[in-house]
Amino acid sequence: MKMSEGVEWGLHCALILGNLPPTTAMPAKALAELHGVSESYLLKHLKSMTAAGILESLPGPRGGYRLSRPATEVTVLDVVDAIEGKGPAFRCTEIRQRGPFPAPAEICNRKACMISATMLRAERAWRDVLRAQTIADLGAEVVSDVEPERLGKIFDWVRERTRS
Amino acid sequence: MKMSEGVEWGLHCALILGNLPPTTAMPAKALAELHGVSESYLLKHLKSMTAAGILESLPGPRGGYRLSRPATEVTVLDVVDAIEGKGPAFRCTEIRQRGPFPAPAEICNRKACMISATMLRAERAWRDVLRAQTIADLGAEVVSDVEPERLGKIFDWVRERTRS
DNA sequence: GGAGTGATACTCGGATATCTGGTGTCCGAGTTTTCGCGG
DNA sequence: CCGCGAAAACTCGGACACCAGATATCCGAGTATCACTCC
Repeated sequence: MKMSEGVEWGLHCALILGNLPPTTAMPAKALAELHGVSESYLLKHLKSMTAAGILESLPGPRGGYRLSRPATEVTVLDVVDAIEGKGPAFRCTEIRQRGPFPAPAEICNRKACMISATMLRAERAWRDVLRAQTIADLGAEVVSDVEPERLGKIFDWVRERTRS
Repeated sequence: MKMSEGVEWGLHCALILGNLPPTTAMPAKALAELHGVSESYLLKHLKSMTAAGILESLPGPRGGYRLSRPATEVTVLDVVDAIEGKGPAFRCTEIRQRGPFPAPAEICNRKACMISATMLRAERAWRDVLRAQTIADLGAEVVSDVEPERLGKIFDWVRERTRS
């Protein structure tokens, strides 16, 4: 079970975009350069986040990406779902309906397999943790962590590449 | 993020093996037939579980697999880890050390990236749920769920293929 | 000088290769049983 | 009838193809800007 590397990229980008003044945007080229990753590939993930309603994209010069709602209303789970897809990691293939003693389909429709229920319960706990943390929370923690001097340089660099 | 289908197979097999009398074993051929899956491929996962110390394998005729310890001491997490591998789903690639303003390596070694910390916290919650449930628990729930008549047939079928 | 118009530069979006890891299968090593033979 | 030994049958273990999804890239569509021309 491996999570896409794009999730990390998407979260870092969301953090940057969450610290931008409202109604301003930042192009993917700048985001890619700031994080040292491929612009073409990052674009793919930003597109997914846009499709999920987390980001807004503005075409043309002075265009770019921005959060579609305040950072306090975007959770880490939103970003993960946007990039990884919403489906659960564990997919019950209904093994109990196979083999020489298959379980009747109507019973299976009525009550889920206990194995599936356990796995889904675990995933719900996982999702709850991610849903409890917003991009704003995470951004604040990161900001308080990074050395002030470096933080200033980053902010300046970002400001220069911010378009309204 | 997709979990290997083998986890489902492994859990079902563990449930069956957990209901066997101690010191008896069941061959992979029977386990595969009972669940309606490929024996060759199931063997691969049983091997992983054996390597992880969950199962014991006995070669030769009258051989097969059995739990290496009581079902009350095998957790669902043990099975998942055995088949999926122990590594976390989210791997921090230390993006903060890249780009034009890289974070100093010594700081990164001292304190983990906040994004990584959040993802790992979520995974810990996930693992806690899976660790809290043993194969014995799960087996009892499944047994109480399945229709008594079908359960009896399965037990008989399994008993016939159980070797000591 | 100002408005209109065309070219330009820059942005995102989608279609297209490549590659790693999960999926699936096969053959070989090892052990127990079984059968046959000799005493 | 009993003991010994070789062959066979059955088990797991590891090596080898195959395929889906993630990774990575490029080219095209669309838009705001800019320069130039004309009024």
